[in-house]
Amino acid sequence: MRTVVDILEQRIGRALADTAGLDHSPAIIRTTADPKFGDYQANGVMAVAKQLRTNPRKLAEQVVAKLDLGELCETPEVAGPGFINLRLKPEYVASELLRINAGDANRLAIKPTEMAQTVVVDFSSPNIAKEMHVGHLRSTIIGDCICRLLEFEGHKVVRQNHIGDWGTQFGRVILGLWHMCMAEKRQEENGEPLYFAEELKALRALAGDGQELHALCTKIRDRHENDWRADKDPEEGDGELVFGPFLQGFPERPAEEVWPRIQMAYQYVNLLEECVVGMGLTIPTRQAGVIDYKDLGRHVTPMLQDRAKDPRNRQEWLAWNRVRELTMASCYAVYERLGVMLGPEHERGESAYQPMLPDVVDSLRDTGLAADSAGAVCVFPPGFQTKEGEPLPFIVQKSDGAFLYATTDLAALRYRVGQLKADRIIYVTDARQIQHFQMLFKVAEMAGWDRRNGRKAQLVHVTFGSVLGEDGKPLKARSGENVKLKDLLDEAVERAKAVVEEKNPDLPAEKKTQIAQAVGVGAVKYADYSNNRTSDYVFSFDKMLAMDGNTAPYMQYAYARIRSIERKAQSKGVDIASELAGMETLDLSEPAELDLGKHLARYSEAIEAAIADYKPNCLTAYLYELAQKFSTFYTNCPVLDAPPTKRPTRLLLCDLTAKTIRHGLSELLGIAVVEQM
RNA sequence: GCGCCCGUAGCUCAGUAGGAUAGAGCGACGGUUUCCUAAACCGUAGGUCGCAGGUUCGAAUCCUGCCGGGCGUACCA
Repeated sequence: MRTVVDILEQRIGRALADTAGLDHSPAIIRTTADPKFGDYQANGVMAVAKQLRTNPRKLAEQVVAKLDLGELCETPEVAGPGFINLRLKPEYVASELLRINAGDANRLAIKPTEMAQTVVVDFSSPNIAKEMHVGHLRSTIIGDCICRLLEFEGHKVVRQNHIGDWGTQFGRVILGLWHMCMAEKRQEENGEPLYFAEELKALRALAGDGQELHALCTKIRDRHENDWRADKDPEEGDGELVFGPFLQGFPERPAEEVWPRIQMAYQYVNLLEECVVGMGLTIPTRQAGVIDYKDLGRHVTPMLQDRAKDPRNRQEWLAWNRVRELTMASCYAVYERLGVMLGPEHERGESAYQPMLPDVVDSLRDTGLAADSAGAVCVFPPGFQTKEGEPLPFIVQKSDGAFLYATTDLAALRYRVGQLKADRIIYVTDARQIQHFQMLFKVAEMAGWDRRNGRKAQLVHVTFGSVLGEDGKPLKARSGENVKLKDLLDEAVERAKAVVEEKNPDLPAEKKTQIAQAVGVGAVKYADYSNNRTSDYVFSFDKMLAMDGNTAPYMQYAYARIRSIERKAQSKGVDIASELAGMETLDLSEPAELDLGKHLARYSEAIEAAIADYKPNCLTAYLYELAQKFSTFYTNCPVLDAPPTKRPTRLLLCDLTAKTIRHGLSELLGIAVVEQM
């Protein structure tokens, strides 16, 4: 990729260095704040002048005298304390537009990098036994955008969906299945409603009511122990009579029956665990004797994770695998609506690293990096402290022997560098995990796991802020639960549909539906992309679906208007393709034409900026400005009724604007464009 | 306590490898449809860039302190 800025930087930088007698001095090319200063300015002269203790204006004059920007710019002007102002020649802008026009609409005359890397991008990472909620939105779409940008830049991108399917949640999923099993048994035998469904509601309702909550939890615990004892075979151990057969049959059961139940049972387990903290309730276990009821999930996790050593856990593993399948099926439905390019081939969940975990810990021990501390195996990377000012451990194995996300992340990192041959690994997660990743990267460096053949892979944590509700707190549904992504998209599409009905009632129903999909989903994505990734933003359907301002509908509308012109041209017998094909000169004499033309020629700058900091809002800002400039052009410069000498230029501007908007929206942001709205 | 992030117009936000007079949208006020989609365009009003110092030709941007908010801080992810 080579932008005008790069060329100016190079030429002016060299002239500056020569004049000053330095090896190297950056020209510091920036776009001007005000068009009256031209299009670009070079700020580097003043810094060099200071260094040389010389007059900056004089130095700037000397640099300008040396410069030859003949074909690019008008004569540079020295202004203010030592700025060099640069104004692009219309002929240069015209030649750039013709060059873009002559090339592939999917490249828009932007060349791929010559330094292609293998880049692993870790994003989305949904959790097992849950549907995707707003918390997954940003990682999923920002990650997807980063992949699209890097692919466009010419890198080999390896998408990794690091599904949360191992760790303690594994134990909880099985525990959820156990409740489902027992509840179904009671339903069959006594016609009782599924208790976890009833009690889930009750637990939620009782939040804050200590006494009643305690009573309910005690009742649950008592029944739990009874059911567990009743399921005990004196020879084989627990679970052999009822739970075993349940698990065996589980993978065959139809999705629409079990999927909702699993989710509910899993939520039940999670909520119950929270509720019983501090209640002093206990439960007997086969292996560890009597333990606190809240720790049951954590207790069964390492037992089940050990399945390689205990073939009796195979059923649990098969059932869990089925749960994962069901989970991913629901995720793929969401990915498809979002236009996110993730498929089964990108799945590599935490569980995939399970066989490598013991070796991670052993290696760290062998090299002396890890040591036992309070029963857990820990690495103490320098520079991290606990509340008490003690060194903060990066725990790779818990005192009960279970592995946790630190272990998995290290195994994944090692795999990505070693097997996937990553030159760069990008983790797209919310900002709260920043300390974890700082420690992870530090430990990986200490262990040398970030190197392959002596070359260091670049490790990047791309963070983002939270999605907030209108009240400024993290977005939640009325019920207090996380908002499901599916519901969010449904509502956006529904609202978009209402607008289409209002604005364009005569369109065929099928078209309206299609437009509503594109506008609704596009609005949600665009709103996210157009906000600075690092800050929190307030989610508002009204704002994201507004026709004014930096929104998806505004962008899509601009595109649709151009397509409308092109359709109309065709119906008048104008063959756009042939009219544009042989063009050799453009007439950019109208200010709106030149302004739009200049902006079109700068698409690559926006892409470069977006890639440099992994910031999609650089791209949306460019596109918005483009659409605004087009709208100005549109109101001032008739296209189809233009004089014959002007029409080809205007058609070209329309066509390139459409191509650029389509490319940015559809290829890079994964937002659909529409032909009409 | 320590660490990280944030504080910019009434509201929601852009803008940090230091650059000229700090930008949008919403909201407010005013204008533009015999003409390619008015889901649009044009204009006006609105700011001690949290506060106080410092660094320098120049600071929203870098440094220090303070105030206010968010997040994290040993076996969750």
